[in-house]
Amino acid sequence: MTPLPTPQQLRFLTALADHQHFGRAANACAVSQSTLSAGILTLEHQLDAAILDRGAGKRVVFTPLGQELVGRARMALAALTAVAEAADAARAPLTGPLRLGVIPTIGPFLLPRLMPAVRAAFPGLRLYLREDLTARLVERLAANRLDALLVALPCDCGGGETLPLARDAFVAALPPGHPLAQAEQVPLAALTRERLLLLEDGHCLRDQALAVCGLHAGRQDEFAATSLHTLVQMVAGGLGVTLLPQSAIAGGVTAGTEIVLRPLAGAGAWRTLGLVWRPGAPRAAEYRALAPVLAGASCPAG
Amino acid sequence: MTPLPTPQQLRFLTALADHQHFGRAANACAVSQSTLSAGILTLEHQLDAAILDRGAGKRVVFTPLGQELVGRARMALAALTAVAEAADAARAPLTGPLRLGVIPTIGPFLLPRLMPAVRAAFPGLRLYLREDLTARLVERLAANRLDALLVALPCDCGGGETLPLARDAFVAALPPGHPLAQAEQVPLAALTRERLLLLEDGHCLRDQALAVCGLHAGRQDEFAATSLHTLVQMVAGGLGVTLLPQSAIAGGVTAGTEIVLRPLAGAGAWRTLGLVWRPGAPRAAEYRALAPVLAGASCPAG
DNA sequence: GGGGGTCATCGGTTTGTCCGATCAATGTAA
DNA sequence: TTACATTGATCGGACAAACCGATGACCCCC
Repeated sequence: MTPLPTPQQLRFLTALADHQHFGRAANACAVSQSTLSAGILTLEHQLDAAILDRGAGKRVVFTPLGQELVGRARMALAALTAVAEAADAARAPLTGPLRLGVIPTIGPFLLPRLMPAVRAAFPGLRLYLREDLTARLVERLAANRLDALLVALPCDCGGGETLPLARDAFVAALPPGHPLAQAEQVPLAALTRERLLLLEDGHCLRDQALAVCGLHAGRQDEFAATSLHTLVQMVAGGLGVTLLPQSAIAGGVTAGTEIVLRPLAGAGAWRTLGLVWRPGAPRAAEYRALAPVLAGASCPAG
Repeated sequence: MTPLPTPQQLRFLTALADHQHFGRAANACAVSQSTLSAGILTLEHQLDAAILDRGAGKRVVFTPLGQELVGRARMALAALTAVAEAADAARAPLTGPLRLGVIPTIGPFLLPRLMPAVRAAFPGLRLYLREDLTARLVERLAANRLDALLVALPCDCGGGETLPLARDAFVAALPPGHPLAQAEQVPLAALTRERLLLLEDGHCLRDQALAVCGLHAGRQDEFAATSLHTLVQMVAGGLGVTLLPQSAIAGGVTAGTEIVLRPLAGAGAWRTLGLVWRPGAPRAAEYRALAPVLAGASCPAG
């Protein structure tokens, strides 16, 4: 039978795929170029498989089989680190590095309150943050380049395990002097008759706002905002109305503007802040332990 | 950071979990007892985790963390072998060992025709067969103790990837001289008024026959058969009627009896023979290549 | 045609793994 | 209680493998 590849060999392989260059890959693996070259050679020999296309000049070109092996090597290395991580998690819960992805409609407003709370509860935890759209975060989560995500549900989390944290109510944001501002509350139906400003495509807040108003998601805007801050400025400029999450308001997104905020009539509407991770992640128990702290610090109503 | 565990260490760990005994585990790993003992010790030291409960006499007792690490070790080793298997599969498709699970209502009747066809098409393929109920096969497939399953769809394949192979029509099997035998075809509705004999619980054929007749699956039988052969004998003895798959009849399950076979009226009814494997299995492409051969040899109508 | 750059190859050194023998602890039978 | 058998842990020495630095072969660009 074919001998099992060494983890080191798989590291060499993935590094080579990442850098497309023997020297830099070797540097990333903290070995000499000769070692990495020999490692790849022996791997090819042991598996009896052509991983690199060595006919194509001096460039690093992977064969189709090589590409597949790279993917499987990544999986194997992830499974291997999962063993070590499970041990780490059991020994010292909620310590060490944790790579957390946050969506742009949460990050700037909630993190200033979340981080101190997390630091106080788990002083040993080092949160590495990455802000991006949900889809990109989910992609990185699946590729094992993030450990967990802080997103707004419902969303397409690509099979990840999700844990709801807190409700984040939507509030109507109106230009100063807008007719709807005269009432204490704004009915949802009234909003649909206004010119509803939204974030650009890709932001889950856009889809959720549309869903709340009962509009179809495929709608084309003449001018979509790229962030909540610019969206607020457009509303303040009288271009239309919008829905803002309570957490963003608490985070000061409307500070310095004359925007009028009105709660929605009836049962209201909200998004749910949630934590997402890969199913079966070694540190899943830690994420569950982290959730109450996040929920306690994120609940906009206190 | 915690150093990654060696594959050898993980082998030691899983072997120890399998055998619950250092000496036998070491033997299974083809190393000396001292080596395995030292290997487990260094693993515990490197991960800084208590894997074994060494307070409990001389017995091998795993801590809860140890149990989890064993599971993750199995996954990591499987992912590691998957790399090698992917290389094997690309180098020599449909050769080497393949562990195939088959359900009891397919195995005895179809395999005598399937095996020669497979041998002719892929001389290098060595099929290791295991016959069991669908649920147990699915369990073994998930545990990486089987590579693929030959089952009857629809069934609960536990998230496995399925590929339909061929239709296997149901035929009414009646005792000699039964009133329904006078017609050329038997309407399904007529069967529900008869005393319908079935296999015992756990056989998917039982559930499929009930579904075909529009009966509820929870039904209790006074006397359920344990195999198609005994079921046929009971029908021949006049105890009732049943549905038999065409493939089993072609396989000679009714040979030597006076049972009367009649096709079902109308569109008829059938089960679908299908191949199942783990999603993302390294040899998935091979299973797809194997399918036409299986389908060609299994189609009862030729 | 020279020079920089890139990957493969070669000896020498170091590191780590494994084995056999032995020790300590436990459980069992006389 | 004593003697024995079994089991897991420890130790020193031998072997193998991984790694490094230097060098070689090749390509591309100037």
